[in-house]
Amino acid sequence: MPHVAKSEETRSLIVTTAMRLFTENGYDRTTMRAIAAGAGVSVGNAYYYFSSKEQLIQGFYDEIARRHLGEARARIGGETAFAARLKTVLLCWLDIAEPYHRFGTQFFVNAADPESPLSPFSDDSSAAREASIGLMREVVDGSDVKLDPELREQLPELLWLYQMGVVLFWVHDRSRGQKRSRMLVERSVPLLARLAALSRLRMFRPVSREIVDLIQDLAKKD
Amino acid sequence: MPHVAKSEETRSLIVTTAMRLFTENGYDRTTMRAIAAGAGVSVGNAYYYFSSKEQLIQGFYDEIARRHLGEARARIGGETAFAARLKTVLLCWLDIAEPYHRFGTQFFVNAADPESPLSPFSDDSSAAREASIGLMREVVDGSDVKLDPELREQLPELLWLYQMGVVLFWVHDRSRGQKRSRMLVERSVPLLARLAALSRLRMFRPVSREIVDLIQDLAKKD
DNA sequence: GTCTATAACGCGATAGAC
DNA sequence: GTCTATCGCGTTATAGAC
Repeated sequence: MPHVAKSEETRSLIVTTAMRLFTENGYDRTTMRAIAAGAGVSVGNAYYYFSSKEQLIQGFYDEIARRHLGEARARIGGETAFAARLKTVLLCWLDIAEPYHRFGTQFFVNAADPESPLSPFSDDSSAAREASIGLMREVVDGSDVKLDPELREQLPELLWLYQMGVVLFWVHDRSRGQKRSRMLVERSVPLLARLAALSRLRMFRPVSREIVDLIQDLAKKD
Repeated sequence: MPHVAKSEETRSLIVTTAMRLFTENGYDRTTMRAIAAGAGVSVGNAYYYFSSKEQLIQGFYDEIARRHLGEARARIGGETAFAARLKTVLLCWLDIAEPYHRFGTQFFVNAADPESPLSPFSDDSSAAREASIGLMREVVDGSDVKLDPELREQLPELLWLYQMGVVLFWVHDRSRGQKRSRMLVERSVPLLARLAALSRLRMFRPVSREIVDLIQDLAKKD
């Protein structure tokens, strides 16, 4: 199929060029005209492949997510402590995303739009979201943590939400090398682990059950 | 000062017109040309008063915040229970913001941009932020809740952050009348109140202290 | 110095020919 | 699938009125 191959090549060329220019000059200062020119195609052609400038960002997300999944899995290999596994996964994300922080913020702002397909909560993002939640499930299942079974089942999704919170903080983080985001992870993960462990104490069952129930009810589609 | 009065009148006319058109047609579909025409001024004039289209949103925020402060204070008047006071304040915000939910999301998306002066964390927003935190302080101080003193001092700011979380949820809330957001408030407030009360138990001191310390450290400006 | 109006620029996006 | 031409809108430059 030389036909398909050609078009895939063009598509890939456009997205590669876009990411390079975004990295060099920032999102706003990179025009569609410049992307098209850099890729050696016309503006109309670029729009044939990508319905909007925003759409070009999706490739960027996918790339970061893909590398995070691989790298994080490699790093948590031998570890069995829950807190250590979780911390490793989150710090790994910060490591991978760091080079893109400058212009990455622009991207995640677009993602905050609930209408946008780029939103992490959108249907279009469900594949990536499921993959990330799957990684969190590995964090839990590969650890020796003891948990209230009901909490255990819900925990991967909760941890993904927590990760979204870390990303939100990271976007607003102006410290050098985003060291504040690192501090957030280093210190909030042990707290979370302690709270999760407390969920087994009898006196906390009602509280932890209500938290789990609430989140389940909030997630219902109706 | 007829001079100042005139200009204030023009400014107010522009922002009122903008808010009306935003409500009627949405943010994106309302052009600066339409706003200027609707207010009976030139486009250049609109830009004399507001440096950008985004800037017009600030008036919108201020209006919602102003009404929320007044209305919430009136509603919590007789109440002394901490959870009830907090719940009232948050539900009051949902009541006031409801008519604007459709296009309000667009606004809060802009606010998610850390670079934007509209961000609730920005210097430009500090006055509004302080006022909101002040309201939360009244929620705490006017209640009979017993708290670890260190937590008590930090709590208003934490509650403001919690409110920002509720707003974030609200923006993504597609349920009728945003009833999911209401459920979130109805059920998470009692949980929060229980957790806050637990902070007085000896065995939780370390955890609650670490939470307070962490937030303080994260908020440091360096 | 305070305020207003017109024209034009730049960029995201689209229409329509080939 | 690809191009050229063009539109619509946020924004700015500029020139002047009170």
